[in-house]
Amino acid sequence: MNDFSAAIALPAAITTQFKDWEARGFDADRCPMRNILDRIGDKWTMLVLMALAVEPRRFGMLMRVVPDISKRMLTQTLRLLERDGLITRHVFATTPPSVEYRLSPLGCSVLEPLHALAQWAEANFASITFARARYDDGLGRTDP
Amino acid sequence: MNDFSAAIALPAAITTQFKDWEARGFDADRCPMRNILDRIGDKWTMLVLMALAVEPRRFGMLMRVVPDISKRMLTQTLRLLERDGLITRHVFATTPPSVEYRLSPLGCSVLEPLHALAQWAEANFASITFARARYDDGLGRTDP
DNA sequence: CGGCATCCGAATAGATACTG
DNA sequence: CAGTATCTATTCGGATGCCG
Repeated sequence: MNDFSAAIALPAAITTQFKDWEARGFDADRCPMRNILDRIGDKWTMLVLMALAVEPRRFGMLMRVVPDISKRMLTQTLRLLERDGLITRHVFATTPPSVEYRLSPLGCSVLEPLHALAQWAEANFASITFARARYDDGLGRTDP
Repeated sequence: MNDFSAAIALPAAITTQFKDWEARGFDADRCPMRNILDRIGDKWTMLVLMALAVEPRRFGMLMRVVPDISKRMLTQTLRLLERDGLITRHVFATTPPSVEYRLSPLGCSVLEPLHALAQWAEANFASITFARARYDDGLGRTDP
């Protein structure tokens, strides 16, 4: 009844949503949330999406702007995003060939909730860092 | 100028945010977004958070309600969430002992942007599934 | 009941070399 | 330039067993 009181102020939609997933057996193939988290949650996807949000970019440019990514992982990340319809791929028959990637409307639209999440992360990062330091000092066990 | 036009309608805040990360060198330790994605993006965290959003739960109950999770992974997930201050742990000295987990106010607050993301996923899952089927049929290469 | 410690196979991702 | 292919190092996660 203490600090959980904040939870009951949450939209009941969240509870509804969980029960919805539960009813479907949480099957990863059928659960949209697990689907997109599998994609967004990996090491590089978010950075690639953000880089493309700034402007369309070519493969080599993405290599330069996304720090430390390998060609292998960039290719894989782009393929998965293209497969999901979040980005489109445009080949120009120049020599040497150039390939440009850009966000699709769908890819653009996902940036909105992602931006909200980024805002939350920014706003609460200090709290998290503090909690971590506390926990690591052995004082963090909430109820020891 | 075609389907990227939607992107330039996005709040410039996204571009700003990316450049912000860029300026900090994308250091994962200092980038809040990469921090929380590392946590949220793993296999179980989201499901545990959602389960706790419904109501506070004990360890054994979480085992039952989160499908297929092992004790090992549940423990690890709970520890990391506790360390980050998103959940609290409450020990009751009964016999046998019982331990209850509940969302902290911080943990509650993150559910809001996560719910927005879940809503997006729900609303666009059909588009994604369609795009995947198209791609897998070999018709998907956007510009071949 | 609620863990922790250990082991091991599976999945991930980096490095490197080669190609149209 | 924009990839593909292969190999290897690391990480992740499931199974098992033990304990207060």
